[in-house]
Amino acid sequence: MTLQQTISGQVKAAVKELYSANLESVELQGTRKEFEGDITVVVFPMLRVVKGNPVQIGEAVGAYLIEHVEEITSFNVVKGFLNLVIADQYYLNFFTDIKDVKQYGFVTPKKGGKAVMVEYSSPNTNKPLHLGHVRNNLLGYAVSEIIKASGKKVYKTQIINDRGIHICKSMVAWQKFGDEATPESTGLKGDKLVGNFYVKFDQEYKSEISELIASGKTEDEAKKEASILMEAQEMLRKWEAGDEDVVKLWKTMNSWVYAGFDETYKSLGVDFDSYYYESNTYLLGKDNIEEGLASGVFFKKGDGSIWCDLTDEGLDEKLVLRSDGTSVYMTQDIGTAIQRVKDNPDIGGMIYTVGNEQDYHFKVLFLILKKLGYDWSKNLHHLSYGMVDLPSGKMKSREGTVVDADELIIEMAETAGEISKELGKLEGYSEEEKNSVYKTIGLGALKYFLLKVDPKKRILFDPSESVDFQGNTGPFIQYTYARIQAIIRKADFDLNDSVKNITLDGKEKELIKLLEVYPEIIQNAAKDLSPAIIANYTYDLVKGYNSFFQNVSIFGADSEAEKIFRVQLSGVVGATIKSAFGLLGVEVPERM
RNA sequence: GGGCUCGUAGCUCAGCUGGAUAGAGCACCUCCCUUCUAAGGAGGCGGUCAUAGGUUCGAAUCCUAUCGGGCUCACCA
Repeated sequence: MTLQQTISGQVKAAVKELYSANLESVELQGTRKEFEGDITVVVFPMLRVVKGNPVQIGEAVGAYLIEHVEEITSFNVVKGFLNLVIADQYYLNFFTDIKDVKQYGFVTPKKGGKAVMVEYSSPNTNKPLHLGHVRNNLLGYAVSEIIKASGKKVYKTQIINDRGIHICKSMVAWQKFGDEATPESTGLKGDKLVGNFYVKFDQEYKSEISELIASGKTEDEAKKEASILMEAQEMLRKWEAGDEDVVKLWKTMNSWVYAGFDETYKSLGVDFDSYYYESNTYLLGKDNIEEGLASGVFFKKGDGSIWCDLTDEGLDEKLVLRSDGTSVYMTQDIGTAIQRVKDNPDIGGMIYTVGNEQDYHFKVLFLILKKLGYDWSKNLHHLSYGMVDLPSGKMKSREGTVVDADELIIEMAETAGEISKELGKLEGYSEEEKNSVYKTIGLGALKYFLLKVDPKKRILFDPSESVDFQGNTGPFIQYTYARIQAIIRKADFDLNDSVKNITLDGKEKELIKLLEVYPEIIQNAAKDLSPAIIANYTYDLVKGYNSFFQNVSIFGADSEAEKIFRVQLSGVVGATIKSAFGLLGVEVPERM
């Protein structure tokens, strides 16, 4: 039982004994800095069951608690707040308990427990990954790690949009203008190469449109009649018919793209347990629609199209199968969700990391799956995130205003290198070592910048100013970690000694209190699907540590025991930073 | 027009299920490197929490309306 639980229980007991009333819950919070104490009981809510003056009630309950809870050494009441002072020994004991725990705060998944599938990335195979994908990938990865740490098994997956008109456009352009170009022959990453042909297609398409308009067609006619578009459409028909040559080219070009994506994923540090390809899933769902029709979840209109009536839920009717019997986006998503649970029967819920422009789609999807009666449907979440905006406005691939993921990662490392050189850090290290550290810092800056804000909010990303390395940033936190490692390297006494009977400095106590809430932070982050909670917590911890670092002498402590304790405390803070950053997918350097 | 969502310091963001005088960073101004890494620390300046009502002991937080930004309302994916 935690101290908080003990106090809650005793507060209830106190109210019962003193006022013979029953409290449903007790509100506890950390005591604010300007008051004396560690834990505060809020008296106001008790007024609902106890009539009286909040201050008097606080005094009475405080007196009771001091009798019954040994960790409480004294108390004071300010207005309706009962501030409790907790003995140093309690915090010291707590610290000793967690000091050597591996992965403190993590809960190991139960055997036979339900798993969660997290989908993220979801790229198209016609163009390279950009800044928007970076946010998606970082969020999906971090949420997966956080959920794992909170005690659930996680399957990371992605669905690859590998079919359709978009990839046919790249294929047509490659055939017409490609000159047999391959990643090997051009030295380009496969996804870049294919992306270039997608751009090439668009250019040709546009110039054809202008020609047609010049020859007297309307814009709409021109858009439909451009020969290059018709070639792409023809190619899609051939692909669907299984034409050997088309399928072969499709496979080849996609394999280039996947090799390119893998490189990007590797430098981002994200990974997947399984892959779903739309070329395999795009026909799924029709059977489920039939079943739903039979059970009355769906209904058929006069023209043969099939719909789901969601007006009871305050939504509209939603098409789930076209009148010609072909599927729509929703059909596939229904089928894919059901298929995934068939593939992994231990799945108890799924998380879709997809931009907020699809909020409505997922709302409908989840409702339909619920109506179809799947018990896992109550555990479906859309991890919806806002756009990444540039100062120039929205990113548009056709206008060349996208920020390429690979280039961005390289630029961040370069910026880190420049700053580092200016400051004269890392002198005496080999180029290779330096570059590795610069990459860690640059990537840390990028990741932390994108993860520290609430996922659902949009982000303004200014690539020219790049990312700040001061204040609430990844490098600031990494720097603190590196400093802690320097301290540990310097310590020449036995850090395994357990330390007793020292008086805690205020800064030390603050740090231990912060460490105490880490497990709770992980659970909250998992519940809210918000890496930002972890990021902001880590920042608080680092702020607390830096304040301690400047104001408390570590090696110059009065006693040997204090010296050991302070280095140990530094070590645990460092380990917690590393652990929390691990959940965000951010590495920490040993030196920087 | 309907639905969803966001609006907190000049800028970028925190603020847990309603709780004490709304917090950080950047920028600007003062101090602090012979001691553990100054990518740091201590302090100052800066707020009608978009606006107006309501709910209550108490509201940035919950409810309603209004204003402003974004997304969405395809037999597209």
